[in-house]
Amino acid sequence: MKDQLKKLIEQSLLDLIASGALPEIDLPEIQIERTKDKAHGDFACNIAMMLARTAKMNPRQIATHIVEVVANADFITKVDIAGPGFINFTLSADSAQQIVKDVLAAGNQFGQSKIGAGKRAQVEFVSANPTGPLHVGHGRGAAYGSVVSSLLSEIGFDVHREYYVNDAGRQMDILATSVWLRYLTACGEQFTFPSNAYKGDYVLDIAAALKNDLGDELSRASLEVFANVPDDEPQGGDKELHIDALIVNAKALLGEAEYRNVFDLGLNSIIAGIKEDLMDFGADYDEWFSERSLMESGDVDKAIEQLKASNVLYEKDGAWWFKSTDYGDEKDRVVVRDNGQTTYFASDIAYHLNKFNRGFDTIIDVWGSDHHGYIPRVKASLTAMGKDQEKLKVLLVQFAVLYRGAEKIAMSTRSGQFVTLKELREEIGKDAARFFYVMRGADQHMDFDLELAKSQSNDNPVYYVQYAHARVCSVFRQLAERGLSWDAKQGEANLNCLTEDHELALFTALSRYSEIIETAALNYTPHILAHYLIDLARDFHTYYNAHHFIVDDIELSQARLTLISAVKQVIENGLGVIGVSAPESM
RNA sequence: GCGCCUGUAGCUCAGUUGGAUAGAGUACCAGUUUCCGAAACUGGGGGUCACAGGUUCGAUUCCUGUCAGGCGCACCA
Repeated sequence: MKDQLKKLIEQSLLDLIASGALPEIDLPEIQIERTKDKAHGDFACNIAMMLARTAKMNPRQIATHIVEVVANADFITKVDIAGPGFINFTLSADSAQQIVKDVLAAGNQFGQSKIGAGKRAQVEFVSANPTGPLHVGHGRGAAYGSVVSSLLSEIGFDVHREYYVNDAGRQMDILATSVWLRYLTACGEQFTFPSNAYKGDYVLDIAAALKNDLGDELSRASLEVFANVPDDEPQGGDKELHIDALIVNAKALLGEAEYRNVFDLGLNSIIAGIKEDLMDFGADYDEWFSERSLMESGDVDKAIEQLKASNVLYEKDGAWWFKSTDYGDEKDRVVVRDNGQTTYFASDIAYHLNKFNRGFDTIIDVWGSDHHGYIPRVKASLTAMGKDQEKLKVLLVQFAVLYRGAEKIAMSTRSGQFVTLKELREEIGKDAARFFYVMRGADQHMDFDLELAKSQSNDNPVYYVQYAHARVCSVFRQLAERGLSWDAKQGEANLNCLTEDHELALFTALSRYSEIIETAALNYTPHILAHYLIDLARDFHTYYNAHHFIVDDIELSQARLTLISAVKQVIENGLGVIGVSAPESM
């Protein structure tokens, strides 16, 4: 509809210039927007004001000319000029009703478009280190990433959802060592558990499984384990040096193969849990991409060689540095440490190179906002390797600060104090949790009060939207109970019976849906879809309270049933994109 | 100190990319059910859009500065 209006105005302007009513000027992009106030009609255009300056004419005068030419278009009943020079359009009844037929004809495909047809997008999200279960902090990224993916899919993109598994590096060594030390305790060894090791109960579970499988086979005397290990922090030492020395001893005492077994047991068990949590939370993936595979396949080394060949690496203090300052970063970054190990950044360079080489048109990284300082160096590396860094969109998700009542909950994976995603889902449900997360803009800091979400779960907006859907279903159940039925064809033929303000408002609301999907997808802003659904539900509830649908006037009744059927369809589609169920009764 | 994000009703947040009289929810107050589900609806009060300048027909929106909060500034991941 916007496009039709745009073309109409464009043509009228060309006509006016040709006839000399307007001077020869360049035409700007014509903007059509929906009116905030229905007293202003359905759509408004500000073109007269935009042209006022270049045409050196009064905006209202320009508008008058445009209106004269445009007024006789068949899908418009009224055009008028308002305020400083807005041109307001009111749609004809036929053209407003059409949306109901469109919704029902398209069914669960309504809202889809082909904007992204033929294009491939990759969305990487969550990608939490597999050192422990997902907690509520990851929930926002999971909800956001999965809805962004669905939105892109709705507008025609071929979407590839991916989780980057950081299964290499020091943090994972700490986890493996934590598991082993708990196992040693289970075998009867006595020592103080390191302050910097992972202390969560899940580590105990993994250690218990290890003990169950292998008995005391991997047990070593604590004197050996702690040989030449410097004091831990509580004893006046350095917690980092303490844990690093323990890792070295663990590898030496167990040997490479056994150490790897312990490592993999911890890794696999945690990844399995993460996969399960995400699936239960409605975040599905096409691929789990392993960092270790990138190192073992030599891709990391190849990426480093490529950078060396491009002359953007240099050696200093025994390490290899990437000259990211040449590409706008604050400082240069190490890719190979003086001990010969590649850094996480090196893996990430190789990973992004791999993504680009897979031929995606758009590559999206959903990161926690604490990683924002990381963006310049990743983009720098891509530019240095001759890639178009504009293809990479890094979407930052701000933290959700957890409260229990007025009390802020401090969370730390290391200390084992956190509310897991699973607990959240069990407490308030997947639907409420997802909707709640997605309702706020991603760049908005968010207060998540667990008690509020739990105690007021009936007031949660998600129920408001779901209830609208259930209410429509209930009307149709009632219809059947009365021995009546809905005839869609008859309803569609009588849509012009629908002249109440509430009905006209619903026509408008329904017709906004496709625009909302498009805008939300292109701007990566799922929250506008959530808000739209609340608005649509409100329009429906208001209508419900003001009018009856099952009435004696059979034509009117069929028309109303047809309208609410379309509302039901759109709510179902919208909730589906967000990953929330649309129950038939609640 | 530097960089990124944020600042809108008592509280939680929208604000269609610069438009018309800044909106919802919640909380508070007053109402609505012999009638398709009251998890709903109707009405009411509540604002220096953090502050100060600038850009223009027009600024909550864009620019600059100040103040306040969050996050980040590793040879960790």
